[in-house]
Amino acid sequence: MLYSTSAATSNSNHLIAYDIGSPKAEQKKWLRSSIADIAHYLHVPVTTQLQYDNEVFQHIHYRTGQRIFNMGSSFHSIYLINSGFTKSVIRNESGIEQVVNFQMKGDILGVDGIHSSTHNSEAIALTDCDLIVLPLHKLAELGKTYQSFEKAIFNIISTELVHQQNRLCILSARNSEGKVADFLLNLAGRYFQLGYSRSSFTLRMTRNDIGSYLGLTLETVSRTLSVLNDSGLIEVKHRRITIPDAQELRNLTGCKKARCAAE
Amino acid sequence: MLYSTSAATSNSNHLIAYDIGSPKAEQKKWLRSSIADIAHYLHVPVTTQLQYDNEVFQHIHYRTGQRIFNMGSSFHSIYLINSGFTKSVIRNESGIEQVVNFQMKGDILGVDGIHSSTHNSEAIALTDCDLIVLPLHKLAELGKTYQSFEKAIFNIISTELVHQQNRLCILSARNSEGKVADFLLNLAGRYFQLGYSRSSFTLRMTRNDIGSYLGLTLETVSRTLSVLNDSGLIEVKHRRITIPDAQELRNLTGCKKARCAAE
DNA sequence: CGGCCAATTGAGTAGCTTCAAACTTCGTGG
DNA sequence: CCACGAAGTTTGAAGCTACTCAATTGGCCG
Repeated sequence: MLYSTSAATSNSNHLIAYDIGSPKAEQKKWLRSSIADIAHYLHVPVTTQLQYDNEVFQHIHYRTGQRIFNMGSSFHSIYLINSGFTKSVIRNESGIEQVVNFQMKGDILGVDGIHSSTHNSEAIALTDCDLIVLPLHKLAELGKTYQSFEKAIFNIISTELVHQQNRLCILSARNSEGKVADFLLNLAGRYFQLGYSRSSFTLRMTRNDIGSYLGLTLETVSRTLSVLNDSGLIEVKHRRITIPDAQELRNLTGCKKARCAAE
Repeated sequence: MLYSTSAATSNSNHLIAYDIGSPKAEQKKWLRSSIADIAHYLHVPVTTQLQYDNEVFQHIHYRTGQRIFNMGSSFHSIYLINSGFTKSVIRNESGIEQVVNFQMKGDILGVDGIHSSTHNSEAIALTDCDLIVLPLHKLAELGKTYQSFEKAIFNIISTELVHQQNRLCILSARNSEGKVADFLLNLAGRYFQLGYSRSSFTLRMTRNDIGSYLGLTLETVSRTLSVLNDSGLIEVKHRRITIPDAQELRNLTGCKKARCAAE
């Protein structure tokens, strides 16, 4: 399984979560993480000094479909995903969802709230989730104590920005096949980084979500997946995706316009 | 004029730039700005303590068409626009430009470089520009000394993120008229904030740039402008745009899809 | 004035959307 | 455990938006 209901059962080597409540293993529900744990996730080098900091961070669980925070609600913390999948969406006046991003283990949620202290998007659990709550003021304090932590905070926000910028390029410069291929390869890469198979995985979101994310309709996503399936580039069985040859698929992700190839 | 070749001739009440070199007014070319000046721009409350901080920030001039920084070049500073217009673009493998954003007075340039210490985009001067160089390490130090400055740095990056997220919504959920209308209203609003007319202004970028920014071809941008012109919603004379009634134009910026209206 | 780049306008078309119907999957409750 | 309904997915056919290619006009600078 890609995610577990309790972080304690996860085979992650990034996070050594430990419960501070009841000693019974059965009740390992609400965990806390040390700063060293967080540092691992944020790719901050763990100094000995940092290892003995006894500040802790609280976990929160969410069930599939639950809303983690609302658009417009006041912002205090960002969330680090310890297990599970989420999506963040912006809802327009008519209530239509626009998917902004999908998050998985190790990703950060709620960064856009830092601006204006109000969440600019809404986060929804696509599976049961275990999130680590990182209050911004706590992080900022840490940044003052540990030099490398400060850089990490900047990085969190900036990484999100770079991701969205690159998405813009894909949205406006690629056709449906390019978009879908890029999306799948991206997911495959992230699974791989987490130690899972890069050639076979399960989609946790609907075709509608994918379409919203890629600027396509759900029908076009479905059709494109079928086309890729028929041409042998991928294998689609419902939400199960298999990519036999990533390189071949990558050839599709070029620029759609003839003008591009010319130059 | 919307911009001036020297900040000293600008009628800005935000920045009191002063030259530290030759006393001759003719040579007011390379200016420096105090922290209080920067604080004004970043909407940081100016404390007396801050007012007497004698740290200074260097200015740089660029001429129309000059490149301010390259994609992939190493990152050290962000740039605050004191006067002039710029665009930031991402160049793909084929060398095709994808416009990421347009910047004007008071906007920040180069934020995406914070991630990975390498510029993720390339900035080009659309007019002659006067930029204030803000080395990130200097800003970070200021953040430690002045509490409110720290928040400002987070805000700079986060604001950029929120902007890009909202753009994604527009790109994938609106038709060409909606995109163009939104673009013009956005520009009008920014001009207004700077004390210029919100109903009449000059575009500093080509139709190609606008198209790239909005995910359209230059022909579609031109056609859409013509349609809006013919319907009396705007007046287009080359790069001069007049908006007689902003509210009417705003009605176009709704969601393109019939499904949206239904719900 | 000529050359160059930007912008406009036209005609034809590819690609995505829309609407519609059938099918699959999954969760819930009898 | 099976039946049912709701939600998600697939596939088809028709239509329309925005793209492509092409030709012309307009503005700017040496």
